[in-house]
Amino acid sequence: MIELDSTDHLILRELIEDATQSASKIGRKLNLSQPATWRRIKRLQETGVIKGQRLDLDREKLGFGVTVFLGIKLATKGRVSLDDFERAVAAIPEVQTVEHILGVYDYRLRVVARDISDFERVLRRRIMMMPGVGDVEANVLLSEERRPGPIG
Amino acid sequence: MIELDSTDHLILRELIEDATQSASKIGRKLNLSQPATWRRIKRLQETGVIKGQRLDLDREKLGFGVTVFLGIKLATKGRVSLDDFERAVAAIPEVQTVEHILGVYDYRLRVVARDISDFERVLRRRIMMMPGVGDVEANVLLSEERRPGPIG
DNA sequence: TCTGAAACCACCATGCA
DNA sequence: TGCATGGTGGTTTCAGA
Repeated sequence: MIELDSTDHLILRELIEDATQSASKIGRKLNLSQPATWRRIKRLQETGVIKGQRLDLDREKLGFGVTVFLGIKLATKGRVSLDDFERAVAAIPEVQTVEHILGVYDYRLRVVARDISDFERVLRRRIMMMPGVGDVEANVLLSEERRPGPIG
Repeated sequence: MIELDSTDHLILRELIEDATQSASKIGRKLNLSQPATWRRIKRLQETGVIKGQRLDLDREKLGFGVTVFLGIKLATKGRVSLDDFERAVAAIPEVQTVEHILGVYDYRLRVVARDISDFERVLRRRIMMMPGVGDVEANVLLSEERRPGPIG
């Protein structure tokens, strides 16, 4: 865990709001010089607090209108079957996120498809063919809201 | 749905890999001039294919080591209860993502907390106090892998 | 190709242990 | 003194027309 002062927190809040802002723009808001702001941002990156920036794509405009969350319980789960499952899932391009979880299910997958029939294809030919897949729960995404979340 | 050519796809792939790359750097990789690359990126933004850039934070380094996914089924779900629920959830800072879904559950929440006992506080004082909450399913995040996903 | 702005570096000043 | 931080000024690189 890394200790950050209130200035770092303010900078993070600004960047969470809009990650494309320049150091000078943020500096103006916080009454800090551009290099001072820039050095803090750089330090946040070097210490790994900021891991990077991710593109926020509109998959619908790319023709992928369907997003489904799958909860997957493995039928057999020794160490090998986890590795096997993860290797298999890595080969499915429609899988956008793989979350290894503890609870009712073993994995949560975020799957994108062009439409429902395309999703059926992915489910039948890809997901269900993976080694060790037991129970599968599906939820179709209707809408999504991301919020900044706590930072300190 | 927006039609993109193969060059746009290559640019998107580069930006998905690393969204901080400059237009000139991507242009060098694709044998394109800096302005040509820049215009294409700009067009992708203006058409809304690229919605923006999101900071990728390491919440663990910020002292939030626990991430839990909650599946929530509403006990009563007329139009009012959906609105009530969404208003209530918006007031909980620990909730990072709100997904309205169709299937076994009505909502999926991504909740971050400092540790398990902090999560218990959020669950008892915040989540369970929301209006209309029925069944709740919890899964603790162990590890997560994000993949580029299909773009065309 | 061209211009203003941003990133980035070197160097010095200040405040505090 | 030593360390952490901020400021100034200058060069390189980029965004944007």
